Amino acid sequence: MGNRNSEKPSSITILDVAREAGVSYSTVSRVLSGYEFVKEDTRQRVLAAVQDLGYVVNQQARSLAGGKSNVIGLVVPGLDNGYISEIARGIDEEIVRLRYDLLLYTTRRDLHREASYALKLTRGLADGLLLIVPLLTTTYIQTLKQQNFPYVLIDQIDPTNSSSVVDSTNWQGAYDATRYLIELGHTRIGLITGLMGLSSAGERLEGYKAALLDHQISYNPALVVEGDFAQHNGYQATQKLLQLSPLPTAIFASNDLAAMGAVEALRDEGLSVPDEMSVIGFDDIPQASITYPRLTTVRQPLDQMGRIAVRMLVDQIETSQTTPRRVTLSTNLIIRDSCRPMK
Amino acid sequence: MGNRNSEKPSSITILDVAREAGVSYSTVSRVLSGYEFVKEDTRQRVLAAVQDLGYVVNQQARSLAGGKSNVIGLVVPGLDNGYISEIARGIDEEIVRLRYDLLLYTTRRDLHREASYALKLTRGLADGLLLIVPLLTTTYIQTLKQQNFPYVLIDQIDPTNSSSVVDSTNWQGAYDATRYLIELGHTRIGLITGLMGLSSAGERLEGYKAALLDHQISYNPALVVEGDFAQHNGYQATQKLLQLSPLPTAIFASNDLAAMGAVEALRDEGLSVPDEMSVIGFDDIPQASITYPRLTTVRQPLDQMGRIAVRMLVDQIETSQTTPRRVTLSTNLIIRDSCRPMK
DNA sequence: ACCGGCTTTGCAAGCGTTTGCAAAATATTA
DNA sequence: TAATATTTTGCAAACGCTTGCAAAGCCGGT
Repeated sequence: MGNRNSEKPSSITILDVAREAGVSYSTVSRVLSGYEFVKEDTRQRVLAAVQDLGYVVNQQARSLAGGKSNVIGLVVPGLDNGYISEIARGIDEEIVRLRYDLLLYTTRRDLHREASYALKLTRGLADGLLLIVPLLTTTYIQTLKQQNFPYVLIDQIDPTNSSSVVDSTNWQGAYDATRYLIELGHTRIGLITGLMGLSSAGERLEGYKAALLDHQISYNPALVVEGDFAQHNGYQATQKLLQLSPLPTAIFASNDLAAMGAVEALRDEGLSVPDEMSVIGFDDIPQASITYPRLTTVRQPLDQMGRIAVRMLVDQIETSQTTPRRVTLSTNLIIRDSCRPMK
Repeated sequence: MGNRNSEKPSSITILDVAREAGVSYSTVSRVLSGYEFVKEDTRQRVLAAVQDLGYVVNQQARSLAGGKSNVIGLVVPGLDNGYISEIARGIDEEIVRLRYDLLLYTTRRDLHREASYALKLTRGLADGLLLIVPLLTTTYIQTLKQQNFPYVLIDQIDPTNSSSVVDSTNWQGAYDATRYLIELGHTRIGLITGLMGLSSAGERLEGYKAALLDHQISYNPALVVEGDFAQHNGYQATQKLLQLSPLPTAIFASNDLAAMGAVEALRDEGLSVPDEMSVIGFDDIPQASITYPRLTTVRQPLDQMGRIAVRMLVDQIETSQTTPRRVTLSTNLIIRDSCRPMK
């Protein structure tokens, strides 16, 4: 018999409350879950008993019986960068507002972990799943889909177009950034791409190409170095770009972290930003505005994305309606101090 | 009758596995929880059935029956700063290693939320609690204590000395920082304190005072401005310090975020760091090494603190031994570019 | 005073596990 | 070979709640 870890003070259950209030336990349950047909007088007595006893509902039992956990699972690659934290902040705010709890899983970009977490969460632990830039190898997303389990992808599109998604105008943002540099007179613009397994990275690359094309600048693959969104990778990528001759006069990094790595590398090489090299980023993470020089970048409304994702997910959960929707928020060029016109 | 949200495909339970494997459900349960007295042959058949059916255990049911959720609750003020994320990263790594799940709550420094979360988590949702810099108004900590519920405080001490705690040598760190500045020849050293409701803030203030005293520099309250660990507060506090005359020649900010705010304010005032003003921080958050100038600071082993806290907590959970322990990790002065000797 | 309908309450079954206990199967010993 | 010890398995109860169903209470209208 499941006898509790004896130390724990025999917890007060709904039965204790029922006894105290002189009603049946079902009535207590109904009061607690806001059922309408309970006499006002009874309701008060129950509430009083709850107060007196300091009763708090046992979520596990509630979920088991009710089939709903009120927990949302969040699967992220890691916590260690402003990009994720910003999205997470938005998610968190909205989740609190909608009275859900947040179960957090980090994958370290490990596909296996991604899949096993996702699976685990579907079995009772969570009512829905939020996936931030998952490494989309459709296998487990497939499973979610089949099980009709609510989930929303953040900043990553599903090539089959059958998942709910929140993202932003990556293509347009990259186009704007590149055009801005072109308008400043730059023509040799280096690009540090993102992790090419992610759709956003591809879209940004395309936006870059399109802007060049529209301005009669021919696309030069030598100016493009593949990155992975990490800061030290931005550093290395920049070192590569610095071996080119002639040098590029501007660098478009596919995210702020990489841009910061670029600035660092340039500083280490004794090149001044923006005087000798313009640098533009993407995301507008909080640090972007406080580094030196303050980073010109393309703003993604990260917290908004998080918030909207939660709303979409909860909507799916509560209406049992899982037809895929896609919301694309628009990006914004934020001009600060890291770019300068060609002399 | 708790009939599931009809869409969800009737989930496979332990009973299905049992039928498939031709054994009783208890046997399946035992195989799954690693009970030793199961014939090897049987075990294999069960495992095979599990594979075939794609069975995944339902955590809710398991916790309800077994009295253990394998979830650890983490209560933090917010996600939006490197300090928390670093600790969280350590926590996360260790939690994964020990096969627990992480339920995350943010309090926004709201006492009421802190308390209600803590309570909620104790009722079945989690097996233990990790509290990062909680606003110690003992009421709910008291409850935890009484219920003998496992918890560990991170970077905050319990004045009554009856909680398990992981922190670092705040006093010594502040002493070292101040002494370093003094040895560089500074005597007018501004201090931006942390949120004084937190023990670390007080300890750092004391360390600062002690270092002055030991070097025959009299403590001047005008040089100390109360802060709250936030970056913009560091900015404002610095503006205040800049109204003093004569000006301080160095500023010790009680954390890196505030130090970064200080650097920003100084830059906005046209004062060069470190040439015209030295700035030293505390924490060594990841950004500290990538800002410009790179920040000299006192390193706290934040991720270590997280990791150790998890170990202490899990130890409490698994041994049902909740006698308070305290682990204090040592800090380290990290010299970078934001301080310079007095000319 | 009686009936029909709505509101309010209680009972019991069930959610998917774990685990004590006892029975069954097997191994060991004299 | 019988008796005993040991390993292996199954049954049933419990974990703390939700909820369908039916009984009970109450109302106004007749």
